[in-house]
Amino acid sequence: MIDVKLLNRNFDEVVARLQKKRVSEELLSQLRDRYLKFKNLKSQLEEAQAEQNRKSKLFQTYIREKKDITNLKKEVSENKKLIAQLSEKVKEAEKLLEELLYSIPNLPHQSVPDGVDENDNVEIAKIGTPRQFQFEPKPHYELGEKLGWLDFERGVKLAKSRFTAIRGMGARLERALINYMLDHNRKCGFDEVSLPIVTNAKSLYGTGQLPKFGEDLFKIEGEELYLIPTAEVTLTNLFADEILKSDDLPIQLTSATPCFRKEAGAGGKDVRGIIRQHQFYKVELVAITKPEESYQMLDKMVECVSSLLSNLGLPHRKVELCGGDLGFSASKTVDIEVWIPSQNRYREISSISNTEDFQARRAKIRYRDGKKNRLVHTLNGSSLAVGRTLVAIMENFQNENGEIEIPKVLERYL
RNA sequence: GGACAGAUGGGUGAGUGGUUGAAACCGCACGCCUGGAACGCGUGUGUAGGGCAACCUACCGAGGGUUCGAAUCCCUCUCUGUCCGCCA
Repeated sequence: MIDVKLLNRNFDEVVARLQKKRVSEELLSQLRDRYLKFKNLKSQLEEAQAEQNRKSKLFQTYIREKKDITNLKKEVSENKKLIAQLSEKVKEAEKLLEELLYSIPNLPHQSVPDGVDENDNVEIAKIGTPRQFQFEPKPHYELGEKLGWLDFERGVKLAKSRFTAIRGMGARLERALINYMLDHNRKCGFDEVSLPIVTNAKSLYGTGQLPKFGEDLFKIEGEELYLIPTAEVTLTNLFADEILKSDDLPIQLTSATPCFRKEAGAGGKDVRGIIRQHQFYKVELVAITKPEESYQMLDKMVECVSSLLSNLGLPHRKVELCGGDLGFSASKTVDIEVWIPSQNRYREISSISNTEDFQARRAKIRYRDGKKNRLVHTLNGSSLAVGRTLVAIMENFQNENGEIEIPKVLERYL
């Protein structure tokens, strides 16, 4: 979450910065009011508590000196009522404050370009050149069905739409990709971990999926548990409520997991093929750094992902997201988009974000900097969305007969 | 799933109603000692919020209760450990 003290002190600055994310001044003004109200009530409560403590201590001496305590008792029980009333009010005020605070997105970094949606994103680099086809390239779903790699009907039979059965060489290729990606990420300095793929509400609050985006999560019936929408949640929350040692930073982790998303509101988008599924494998990168090192880490992560695509021989580009397209928790995001021949355009295959201290504040991830405890910065990025990588390989490396050439780097994984 | 035990600061661990936010030890930081280090000695060292200085408030798994006052008593829940059962 954002720093409410910063909002209180530098209101205009925060308003200006959050304008990029189209957060209204009214909302922020309301937030500030709630904060001030909470603060005010809280100090009233604390004053009453201090009074209570002072009086309570008198009992000992009164009793020792055999003084009458009936009056004192009366005073104290009066004050007790006041405390009860005030703490109710404080609780209420705090709840109102937190409700709002938890739903305000992160401040974008100063360098984030202005803009409304993805059309305003800024291309920063193009790597590789899209191949010139001597024939009409087929979409992956046609290739996949013909090859027996993608069985859409049977996937739907097992679950519902947007679930797919991947078979034969398709399944083997998926597994090879995961292994290749993990090995690559390890060379970039990211330690492999294996974590639960279900997680609790607290963790989802920590990384910002809750409270605002609950409708996109699969919840397990009868449990306070959800299927993870991304390993970012578990990887980052691994250190929730901890104070890390300065020497332990940066922490760099990678993990391959299935991800589950309801894709609420994506109705009609990418209905054919496996670009947008309810379940997909993703290899994730997460880094936890000191504040002054986080942007260096962002660059490093972008390079790690870009080189992965280059090694696979896939043309791609780096795009800097504009304010309007920036995610809830992100301060700055670089998307990596891969060339999809059948659509004749680049599509997102990775999204790498620095959330600065936004998630750290929510999840209470700190480190000891000399004598002080400071919030860390957290970063996350896909490396890569496996299903979409499979799509890219199929489409980019297809021949006229509908066969797929396997990238050389994957050979030893098959 | 059944039975029992437990949950205290970075760690081990004391503490059964009142100057205990918490002994002791370890760790850590700083200083002294040393040519340098180890050892030794000394000082400091929980988190969060408010004043942003003195200081005040809350927190001893979570929530509620008893009491003028609770880490300490009562209730509920969660988690952990051990044994039994079941099982990949």
